[in-house]
Amino acid sequence: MSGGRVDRSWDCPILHVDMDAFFASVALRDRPDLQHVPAAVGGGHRGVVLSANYAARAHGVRGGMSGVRARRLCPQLVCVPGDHATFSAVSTALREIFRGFTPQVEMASLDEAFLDVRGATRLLGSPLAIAEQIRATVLAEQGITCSAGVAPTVSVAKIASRRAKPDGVLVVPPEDVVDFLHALDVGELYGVGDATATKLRRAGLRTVRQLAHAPVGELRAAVGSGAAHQLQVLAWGRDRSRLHERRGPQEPDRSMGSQRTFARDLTDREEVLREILGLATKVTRRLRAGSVAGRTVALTVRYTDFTTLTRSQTLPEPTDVTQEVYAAAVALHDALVAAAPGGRRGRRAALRLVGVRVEGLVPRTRVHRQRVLGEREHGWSDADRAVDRAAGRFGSGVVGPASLLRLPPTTAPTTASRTAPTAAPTAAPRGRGTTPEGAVGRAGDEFL
DNA sequence: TCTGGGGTCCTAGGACCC
DNA sequence: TCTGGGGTCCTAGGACCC
Repeated sequence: MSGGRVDRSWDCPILHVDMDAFFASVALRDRPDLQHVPAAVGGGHRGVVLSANYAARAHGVRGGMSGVRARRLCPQLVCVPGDHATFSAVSTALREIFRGFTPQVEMASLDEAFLDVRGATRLLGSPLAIAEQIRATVLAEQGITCSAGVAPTVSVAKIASRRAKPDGVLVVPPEDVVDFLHALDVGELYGVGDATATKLRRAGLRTVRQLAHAPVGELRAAVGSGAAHQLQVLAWGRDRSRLHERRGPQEPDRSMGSQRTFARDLTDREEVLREILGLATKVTRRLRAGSVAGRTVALTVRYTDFTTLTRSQTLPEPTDVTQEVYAAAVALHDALVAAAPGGRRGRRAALRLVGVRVEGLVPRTRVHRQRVLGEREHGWSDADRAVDRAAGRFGSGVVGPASLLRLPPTTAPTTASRTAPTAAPTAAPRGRGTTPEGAVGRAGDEFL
């Protein structure tokens, strides 16, 4: 299963390259003092650890873990803020490194990619040799280590790189795929999370070998027919070898959204609406920056008891207008409150989280707004763009909807006035990258 | 173990139309 | 007028990934 096997057996070698503890590695790159100290990115009051270095992992700290629990496991843990702009820049550089080896690159996230190296073996050597060259280049140019998996299919390559971590390579030649997979726990399959793994174990299927040989009817009863078919494909290593020519610059994201968990749960409608306006502002600003618009507005709320509900509404036409997204989100919010028996009194009424998402995105050039009779020549759309320009020049903390001003409670604006997307200087401009009062978001995130 | 934020994809039911 | 089937859109929720 290791070493450079004879390449003749490879129909189409897929490499999966995955950075080791990406966010932590990048954030700690310039902090040699923290190299061998348990350290993590993120982990605020109600936040979670984004990524932990291996010294912290030795204490059991993992990405996705609450900061409270991480510090309980490792009291000396050092938490540092992350900077999304830096992560993106490194990600772009990584993609260029990969493209230097093959044009067939599918970025799976910021820090990992699948590479089809079929055409590169003649020039660069075996898949293993190529993987080692890529790892050396990443280390030399970006100062971070990565791991690689080499296999005939996407999901097997993914599993292989995970098992090669940290700083290693694992090659699974075609003739070894079935043995390699069948020795695994079902939970290790790519695409099998906690929910599916639990269902499988309840059906008596613990290993991939058992899953592979399970009667189809039994499997369908456990997970449904669609998932049953997909699982057996994975269990025999017969998933795809073709890479998706992933979204190019011209193909937009399918949705954009933003959500916020509050430092304390909110009960006041005015406060909730202010949060919704902040989220709508943030999301539509990103829509406009990406030159896309969307037709469906979705609102997510999470109550104190963790009950999470989503409601969505599809508009007649795609929009990137802050006011329209805000209005739709408020309507969804109010419908939700009205629909709840007793108006959701009691503990459930307190909100822990609110999220706004715009779905069904299309390029803005494809949106032809039909001017409604009597619509003003220069409407909300122009106001949004004026705000965007000001934010671009002076920083996003400088301008925003008037209602996002922090005013003394006695002078708080009415609902009607607070919805106006007027560009107004904030009373106390927030510095870039600071976390606003009451926010939980990762340090380095901008509020708007 | 008291549980973030950003996404994608799939399923399933109901409405509506042909 | 009743019935059936198929296709598409919308909505809600779940699962998964990083």
